[in-house]
Formats: sequence, structure tokens, C-alpha cells
Amino acid sequence: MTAPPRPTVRSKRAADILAAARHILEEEGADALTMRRLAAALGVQAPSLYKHFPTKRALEGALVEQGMLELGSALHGAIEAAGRRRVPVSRLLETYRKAALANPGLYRLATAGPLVNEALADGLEAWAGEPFFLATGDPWNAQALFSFAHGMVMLELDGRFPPGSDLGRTWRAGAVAFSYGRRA
Amino acid sequence: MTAPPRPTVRSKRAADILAAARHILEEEGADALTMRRLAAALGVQAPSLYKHFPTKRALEGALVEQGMLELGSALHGAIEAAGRRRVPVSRLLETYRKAALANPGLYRLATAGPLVNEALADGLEAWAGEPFFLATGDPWNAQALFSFAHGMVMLELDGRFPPGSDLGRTWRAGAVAFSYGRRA
DNA sequence: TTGACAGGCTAACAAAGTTAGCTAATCTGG
DNA sequence: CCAGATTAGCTAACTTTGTTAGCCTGTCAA
Repeated sequence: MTAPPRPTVRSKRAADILAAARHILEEEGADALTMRRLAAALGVQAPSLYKHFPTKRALEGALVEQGMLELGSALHGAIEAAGRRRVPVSRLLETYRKAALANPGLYRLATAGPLVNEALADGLEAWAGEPFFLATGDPWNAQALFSFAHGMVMLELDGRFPPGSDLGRTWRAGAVAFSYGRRA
Repeated sequence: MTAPPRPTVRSKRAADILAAARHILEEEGADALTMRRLAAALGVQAPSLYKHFPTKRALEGALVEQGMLELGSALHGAIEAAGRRRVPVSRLLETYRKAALANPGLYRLATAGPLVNEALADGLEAWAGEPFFLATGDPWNAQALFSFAHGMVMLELDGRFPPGSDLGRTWRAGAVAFSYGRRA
């Protein structure tokens, strides 16, 4: 088990900005997260934000780091809760779904576009993905299971499933498919 | 088997614009697809484009329709090639992967953000998804399999897998997991 | 022939990220 | 305790982007 990566340390002010940004992101959507809107929420003018983050993408990157850290923590929590036994795939998926849907804006931000993560502490993504390896036992099923979970969350967030779909059952179908450790 | 939806009919000029847009999208990326850049490629000024599409999103929507139609055709082609037998999941996935990665910009456009599809001919999405039902035999495994495929493509396009990953093997792991028609 | 319409044009706006350069406060080293 | 540096704010302004308004010209049908 890899150690959880330490979050980047930031000034109090920078942390406040991130909190405000996150609030706007979740309450009003990604489009509402503009530098001017964010500045206004902090009672400040837009250019002042650049004293704390060099660019909007950097600010988003910091949000992504937070999101990944929280998601990773949730997943590792599920692993630990299982003690010495292997986590059931279904349990891991439930955790993933719940954690991801709890912060839709952040999740989309973290996994949209080619590379918002740039300087994303390198180990972070690997660490967050580790539970999938622990649940499946091999890297290929781990990646496949992760892809399934990611696809489900994205499609669910984007309302891409036909109305009336029993998504719980779809998640369960995936869980069944990836259980019992079959090899490719 | 549902009939393939007819593509929206458009004027010659509108079709030309879409072709140019698609070219820019694939050659230079989504950021390069601006109204001015597109207009320039057509030897025209930006506002002229609004004689043919009411908004940039409408133009993107038309591109998405094209993409979905092509992807759906590829998948249905795989179904037909199997004749009366059920398509192997692995075969369907290979088709999906190949078709999606052949037009990365278009694929991302079609499946990014909450709703680019708006007026997307309603049956189109259902029609494109039908092959997954035919390959798995029930709607829940169909949706789960689709989510897996979608997640794989997105992560692959975004370079989210650790370098050196054997993605072919990951796709195969997914294929194995979703074969043999297990029920949730 | 006349009038509608199709399809182009220029000028311009608003919103977005961002930069430059100023200033007031606060902290720090001698 | 003061001087200089740093911090963190400000205003003004620039660029890029989508988009609108309003004009003009050619084509084609009544």
C-alpha cells in the first residue's frame, strides 16, 4: 500500500480562493467559474487572483488535486475497511460512484480535457488507482474496471443514459462481470 | 434491428462548412476550432457562418451527429458481419475502439460536456447503442459494456493510462469480463 | 422588371483570461 | 526604530472569442 501523497501546501488566502472556487463550481457549474466571478465572491478584483495562482488552469489543477485526493482517500478507505480480505468489486464500485457523484463539477473537471493535471503530483493518479489493483489482482482487470467506473460516472453525470434506466442494476452488472478474477 | 436514422439534410455550403470544421478539429484540435479560424479556412468572414448555423453549438451538434452516425454504422456493420450469430463482445469492442480513435476530436466533442447533443435526432443515440444490447443480450450488461468502452476510449484519448500500459490487454480483459452472458 | 432571398461584408459589443504598473500595508534585518 | 523588500490589492487596458446589427450585391421567380 502506497502512502497517501501529501497535498501541496498553500497560503491561507490561496486555500480560501480554492474553497470559493469549489463552491462556485459545484453550486453554479463550470461555466460560472470565471476569474471575475470568483474574485467577486471573495470581494476582490479579478487580477488580484493572479497574485496567488499564475493562471486559471493552475487554479483548476489545484482543485483537481483536491478531488483526486478525496476520491483516492475514499477508495483506500474501502480497502482498509476490508481488512486482510480482498475488497469485493461491488463494494469498491459503490464507493467510487458515491464519491464521484458527491462532487460532480470537480469530477468532471478532474477528468475532462486532455491534461488539466500537468503538474499533478505524479504519484497521485497512481495512488488513487491502486485500490482497483487490490480489488482485481492484476493490472489489466484493474484498468478495465476503472474504465468501467469512469465511463459510468461520466455518462451518469452527463445524463447520457436513457431516462428510466436502472443504473443501480447496471453498476451491479459491471460488478458481477469484473468479479471472480477471470484472466484475459 | 432499428433502421439507421437519416442524417439531417443540409445545403451544400453548410456541408462544406462542416467538412472544414471537421478538418480543423482533427488536425489542430478543439481549441483551434473557432468561428474566425473556420471562416478563414473557407475564405470568408466569421459572421457569414451565422447564415448557415445559428450558433457555434449548433455547428458542433451537426458534427456530433456525423460522428454518431459513423460510429453507429461501424458497430452495426460488425453486427451484420456476424450474420445470425451473436457478435462476440471482443469483436464489438475492437470495432468501437478503432472507430472512436480514428476521429479523436470528434469523439471527444460528441461525448464531452453535459449536453452538446440537444436536438440530436432522438433515436440516434439509441440506435448507436443498440449493438451493445445485441452483443450482451440484456440492457444492463449492454449499458455496462458501453460504459467500459466509453471509459477506455476517453482515458486512452486523454493519455490517462500510465505509460507502457498494454492497452490491448486491458481491452481484452474487459471483453472477457463481459462475455459469457452472466446476469446481475 | 421587380422584389424577395441568399450569402457575403464591416463595425461593434460583451465576456473571458490576462498583463502592466501603481499603491498601501506589513514584515524583516540592521 | 527605521528602511527596504515583500505581499496583496487596485485600475486600465489588451486579446480572443462568440455573436449581433445593419448594409450591399447578385440570382431568380412572378
